Amino acid sequence: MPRKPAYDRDALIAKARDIFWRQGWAGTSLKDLERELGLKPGSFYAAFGSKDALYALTLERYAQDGVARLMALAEELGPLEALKAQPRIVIDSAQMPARACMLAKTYAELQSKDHELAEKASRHMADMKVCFATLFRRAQEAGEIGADLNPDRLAARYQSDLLGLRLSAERSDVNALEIAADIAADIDRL
Amino acid sequence: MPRKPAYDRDALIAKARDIFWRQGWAGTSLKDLERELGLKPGSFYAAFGSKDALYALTLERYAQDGVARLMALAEELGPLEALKAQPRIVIDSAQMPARACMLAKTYAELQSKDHELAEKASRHMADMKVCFATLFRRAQEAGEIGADLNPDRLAARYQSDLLGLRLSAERSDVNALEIAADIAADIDRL
DNA sequence: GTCTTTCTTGAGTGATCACTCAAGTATATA
DNA sequence: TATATACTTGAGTGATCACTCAAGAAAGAC
Repeated sequence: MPRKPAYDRDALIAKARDIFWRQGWAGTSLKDLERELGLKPGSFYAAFGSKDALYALTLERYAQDGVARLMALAEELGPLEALKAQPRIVIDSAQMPARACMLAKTYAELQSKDHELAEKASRHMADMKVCFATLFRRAQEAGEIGADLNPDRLAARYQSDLLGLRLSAERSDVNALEIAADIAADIDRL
Repeated sequence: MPRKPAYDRDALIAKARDIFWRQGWAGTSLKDLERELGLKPGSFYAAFGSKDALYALTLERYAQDGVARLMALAEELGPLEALKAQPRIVIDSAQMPARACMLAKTYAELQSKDHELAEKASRHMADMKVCFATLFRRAQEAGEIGADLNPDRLAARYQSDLLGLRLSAERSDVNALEIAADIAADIDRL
């Protein structure tokens, strides 16, 4: 049979994710992708089909990694400590291409056009919210937070706080670490 | 002397602001603007110079209106009550073109390219933060919140919360009114 | 009415967009 | 080695981008 591709598909998706994450959908041209991924147009389209198809793949990857990271953290620290640690972690990682959430950026950019990618981003955010709610519920079952609290409502507020934090963390005039600490402190008071 | 323009410049800027606010910078083409504003290319460029120049005007207008509205509210309700009312107000207004903050959307979209408009948006957000800090300081001087609290830090957290809330309010699977109520409740506990 | 000045019009600019495709190249099987 | 089967290449597609400009239309000054 014939030759194999000269590239590592997974590595290309990860690299594309970082570019889209940083520059957004309209802000990333095929030329950008071809240059950064080292693919000529023909190879690009043979491998991924279209810019939007690759973007969808990177969204998927981004969302899966996010859920997996949080769940691993919860396994290690327990649900409430994971939720308290998460704010600092998401703005900390120096190797991240951007602090703001890629799902939120995608949704904000494309929602007004009813773009398919905005809907995908929205679904991934909903998944993440379910994830948060699960951890709050587990913390409640463990008696770590008040029994009268609504885990779904806590999750919605928590996710909202994280989105704001991560957007704020992009700014040079904001001390994001303080905000992260305050969010964690709020959880302690539940 | 010669004829006057057939349009109301201020009204055009307001209309352009709504389009940019909803669709973003890259998402709004000159054709969009010409159609919605009722201007042919020549008139558009005679009136505003460029797409970016008009965008800058709309950012200015947006930021000024935001500060003015909050300050008027503080005049009416007092500083702390204004801060408590603001979350519900910014997601309430049914006539707004979008719930998310236009400054935040602009910054998120254009920051990675070091675009001049991202810097302008950032400056306007910093102005808004100063505005929040002023109100927290006044509330503190009036003894409405703890004397040990740092108004600047409170303002940064508050702004972050508002950004998250307004982004969340764009989503159909989120009850933004609950989040707004929870943010207001947090202020009551200060 | 006539002139002057500005506004309006819309076809047209080069650049860039996402994307295509035919030709060339490399590799696993036979 | 011969053949079959992809993968790679890069010039080229039409569409759309922000923007220009010359010509025509309109309105105050006289």
